[in-house]
Amino acid sequence: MDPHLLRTYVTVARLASFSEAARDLGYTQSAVSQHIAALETDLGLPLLTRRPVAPTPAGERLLEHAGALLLRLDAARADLGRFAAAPRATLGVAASPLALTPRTLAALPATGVTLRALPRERVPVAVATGEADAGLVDGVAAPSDPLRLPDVAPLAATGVTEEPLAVVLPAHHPLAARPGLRLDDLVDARWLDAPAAGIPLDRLRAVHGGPAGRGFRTALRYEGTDTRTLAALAAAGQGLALLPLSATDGVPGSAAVPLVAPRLVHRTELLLPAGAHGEPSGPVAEFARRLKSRHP
Amino acid sequence: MDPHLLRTYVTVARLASFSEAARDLGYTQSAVSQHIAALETDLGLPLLTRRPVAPTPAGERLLEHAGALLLRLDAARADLGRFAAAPRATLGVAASPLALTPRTLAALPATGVTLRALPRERVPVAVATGEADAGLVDGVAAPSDPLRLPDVAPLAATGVTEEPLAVVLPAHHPLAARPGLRLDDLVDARWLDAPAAGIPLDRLRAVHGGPAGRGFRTALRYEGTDTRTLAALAAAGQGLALLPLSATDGVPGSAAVPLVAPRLVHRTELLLPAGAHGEPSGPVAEFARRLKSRHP
DNA sequence: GGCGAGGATAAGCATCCGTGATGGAAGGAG
DNA sequence: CTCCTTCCATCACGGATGCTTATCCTCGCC
Repeated sequence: MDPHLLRTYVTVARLASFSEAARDLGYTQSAVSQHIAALETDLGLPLLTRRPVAPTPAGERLLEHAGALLLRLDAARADLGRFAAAPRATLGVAASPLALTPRTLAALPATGVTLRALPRERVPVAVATGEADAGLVDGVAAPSDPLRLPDVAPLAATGVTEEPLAVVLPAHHPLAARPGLRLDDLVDARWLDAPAAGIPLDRLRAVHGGPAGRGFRTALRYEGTDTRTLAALAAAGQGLALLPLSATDGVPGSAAVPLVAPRLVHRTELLLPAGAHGEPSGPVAEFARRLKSRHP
Repeated sequence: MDPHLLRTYVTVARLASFSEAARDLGYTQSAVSQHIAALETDLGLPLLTRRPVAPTPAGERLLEHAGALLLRLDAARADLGRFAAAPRATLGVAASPLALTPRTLAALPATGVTLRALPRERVPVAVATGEADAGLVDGVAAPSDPLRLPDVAPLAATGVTEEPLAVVLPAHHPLAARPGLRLDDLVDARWLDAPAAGIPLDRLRAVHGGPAGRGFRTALRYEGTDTRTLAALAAAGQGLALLPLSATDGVPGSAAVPLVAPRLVHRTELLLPAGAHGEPSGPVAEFARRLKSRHP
């Protein structure tokens, strides 16, 4: 199970074609064919159906493993590369949209910053593979609980902010006048499904757990990343949305009611490559220090 | 970064010797030397000091990555091997000591079972690499929260039992008469540090989190796996121990008081290789069904 | 200062890997 | 139905790779 073979395998599976994978990888079609054959004889299993080219059940399984393996391999290379590379003057930050709160934004240095918004699950990957020097992720958790992040590589996560969650609903909604809402009050409501812009509902179910959390009924699905749009959709009565309290301000026609039960908070964490062989003078360390220092 | 090279690297680092690593791997010393040289030129870094042979800081880092990588590689191979292998009639179960509750033991089939007790963190590894067909792990978590397990490979975890935690202390202890204890009541107490037999204190601190959790003062450290011995040590006044309530019975001179705050439970989970290409007739599926079915 | 242990280096040879050419099967157009 | 195109499998070959044997070099030790 040479990583080389695995790489061509995932490429073939992704492109559903030996020839295109060969072009993509800079090999000949013959080489790709031999790679796949080598993998299949090594494992003693057919991994792909030909014509059409598609993974077998075993091949699907291998795809999961191979993805994680190649990721970790890249992460290791990037991590070791940090030892050799000269310290850079710029700072690349990968962040999930809702992790960009006033507080995290204020901690960014004034110059030389590249900020990249990514889906939540890709932020740890970006930090691990060195695409970004630091990461900011958000998620829901019990108070002072760390987020559950996939451990693609040894990363150091430190909490940055915690703030209440709020349900966004139309201003004229009967529940809008309440001081606080319980999730149990809303089991029959229709939710906006906005995995990129809001809190993904499945994640909420996982944290909330238990029988009360089963079955969020979803109304509209919004695939963009803009929080204002999401709040506007909620204001328009398209469904309920769950957002950190600070992100609910100033959308006309909407009301935000804090979620009081279950006790959950919106948490953002700073992600750095673990080990911290960083000299304390670089822009990364500077950023981390500013984030940690002033705890209002 | 060929896995082959990584494997020899970790062997050299473990044995602190090129020649012994060569013997161990069935290579010549020359080959091992070339492997290390190849790795070092590839990464552009010295990984080992010679004479004595020891990893450099970068090498330490590589060790972490390499360990995880080789583990995942073994896991992938084992997982794919399950597709080809004939279904076996025996059942290998890896379990952490405290996961062996009456309930889990009762679910074991009558014949053909190999039960292996392992440290907590090795159970997922054993399941992933196919050393065991199923795993039972225990840990502390908030009620109905899943355990935090290292994801060495895609494993399916399902909750099996949840029960209260109890503080074990001498029967004559002033707190022994209380109906329940808060962890904050015990910040000044001395604890028994028993990572294998009891609840590891650092894990508790991680779950509990927050400022109140800092600083468990440890008294005696017990490296065995026997729960009765641990309770006996607590009865003898050597320190406090934390155990699932059901494991605290019948040790003379000891008293067990349930832990009421923070709200934590002792949870055991069943670990199976994800994907579940298992035919529903094997002993593994039978075991899983018996564990899940009767929820008293 | 000599010696021994252990790692580095050199040359040789088998194996492996990727290329180019060719074969063969499936699907589509007429 | 047949031809043709597309695409994967197979074969033969040349260059590169990897492991071995043999030898050298360097450090540590008495």
